[in-house]
Amino acid sequence: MATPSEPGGEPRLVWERPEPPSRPAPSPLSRDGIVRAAVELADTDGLESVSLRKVAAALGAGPMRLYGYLSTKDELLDLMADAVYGEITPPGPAAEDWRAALRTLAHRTRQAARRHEWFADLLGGRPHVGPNALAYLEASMAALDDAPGFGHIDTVMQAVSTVNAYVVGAVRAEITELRAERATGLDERQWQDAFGPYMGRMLATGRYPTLVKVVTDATHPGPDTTFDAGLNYVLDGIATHLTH
Amino acid sequence: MATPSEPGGEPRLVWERPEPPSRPAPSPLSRDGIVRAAVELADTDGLESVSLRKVAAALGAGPMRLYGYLSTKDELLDLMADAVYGEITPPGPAAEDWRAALRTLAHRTRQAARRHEWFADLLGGRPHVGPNALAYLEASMAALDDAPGFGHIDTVMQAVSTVNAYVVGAVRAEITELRAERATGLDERQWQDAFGPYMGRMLATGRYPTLVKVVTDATHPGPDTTFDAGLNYVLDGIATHLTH
DNA sequence: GCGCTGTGCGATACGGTGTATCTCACAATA
DNA sequence: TATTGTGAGATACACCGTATCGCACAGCGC
Repeated sequence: MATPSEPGGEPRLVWERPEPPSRPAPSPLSRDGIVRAAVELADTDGLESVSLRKVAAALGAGPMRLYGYLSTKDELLDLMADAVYGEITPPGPAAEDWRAALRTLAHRTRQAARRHEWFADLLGGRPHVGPNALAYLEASMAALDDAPGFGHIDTVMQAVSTVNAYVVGAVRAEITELRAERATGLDERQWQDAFGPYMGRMLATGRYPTLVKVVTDATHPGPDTTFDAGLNYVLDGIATHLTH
Repeated sequence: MATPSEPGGEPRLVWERPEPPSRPAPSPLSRDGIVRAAVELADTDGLESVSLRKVAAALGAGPMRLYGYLSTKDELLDLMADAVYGEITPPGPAAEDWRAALRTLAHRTRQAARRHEWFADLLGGRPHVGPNALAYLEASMAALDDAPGFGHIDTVMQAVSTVNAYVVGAVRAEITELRAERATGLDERQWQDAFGPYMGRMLATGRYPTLVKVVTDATHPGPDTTFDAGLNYVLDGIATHLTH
């Protein structure tokens, strides 16, 4: 009785809201159009400047128009995330081995996040159960399901979860660092001026001896290398646990 | 010339803003008090209901008062995150091996996020360079720095980055799932009603055969098990690459 | 062709947010 | 005691997500 939806039907789910009653002409709006506009806006100006008002304005409509297609802003964000999952094409089901398949998916996820940096902000933040996200999951698990060594489906799940966790964390870290560099690095001098003294003093406290060693001795490999090396660690760890 | 800070001094950094000029009495406020109030608020009502106004009100002050101690809301969020890092006590520097040390840190991070769920929202989202976050990093790297098999500091960095990425992703996933369960699970019936039909129809499309298998066959181990098993994968993967 | 009726759109409104600015009471100094 | 400087609070602004409401207009019956 507490449910606001019609008693006869089952509750409307986010992912299958129908296009509004197909009045012939006067609506140049559509869910896809709205999502596309929002994605574009996020790509150019960042996620924090995606507002229903601006998205609507970009489509030449009043803000309230959107509520015919969405019921909440969070729903729009979910749709945006699923749109990005839709860009991550699964590897061909051909005779790749499981490592190659997972590696491909991971790298394509990373690249999608580099195209749409805001995707990193959404990663892991809400349940991703849109059709494209499910397809992504399906592809991951299908790649392992009939691979040798993965006995029970539980093993498959565990492996996929682990890789996904790594990808989420690594992508977030990379995008965060990328933004930090962009914010300070516009001219390199500012970094020296702003963080140099702070970090310098922090490190001079003697409380972080190993960090000092990192700052002085580490060769900072590029993000491609770092991401792939970490991915290798994870995949190797999984391989270790396969029924020989 | 464009810098707004005083030309003589170096720019003020977030982490070392001094307590306001120590006028003797009239200010019952302090950075720590503000952060404590904000943390408390986030613990009870969630991060999205942490507003400068509410935090100030909780301290019996007007909203603008806080700007004497913070320069921005993001700064408050950074301080909150660093406060949580402060709760993650590093493992004793005793004769633990590197795996035990990293494992301890990872589990304590997870537990901190279970105490402060909003911490998961902040994880990996902005550069964490507060003193406590640096101490956390230092502890991780120190545990590997003199462990056998980690030759160059680059290897240490790579290993720490990988584990951290996993921890971030896994913690986020766990908190997200926990929230989803709590939202629907208040009575279990609603989950069946809300997601059951949607998922059922999705799976019935035949596009997700492996997911179907998961739903029907998988035994869902608890989050403790899942987290630890994934962590083991990662650690084993790292061990694989040590100079024997 | 005309009048009615229903509906979807837009304007308006509300409570909230982060933050800039302005005013004024008060405390310390001359 | 008069003056000055400072910091706290009130006020203000632009913007947000979203509820509500009134109206113009399309579709239909006569």
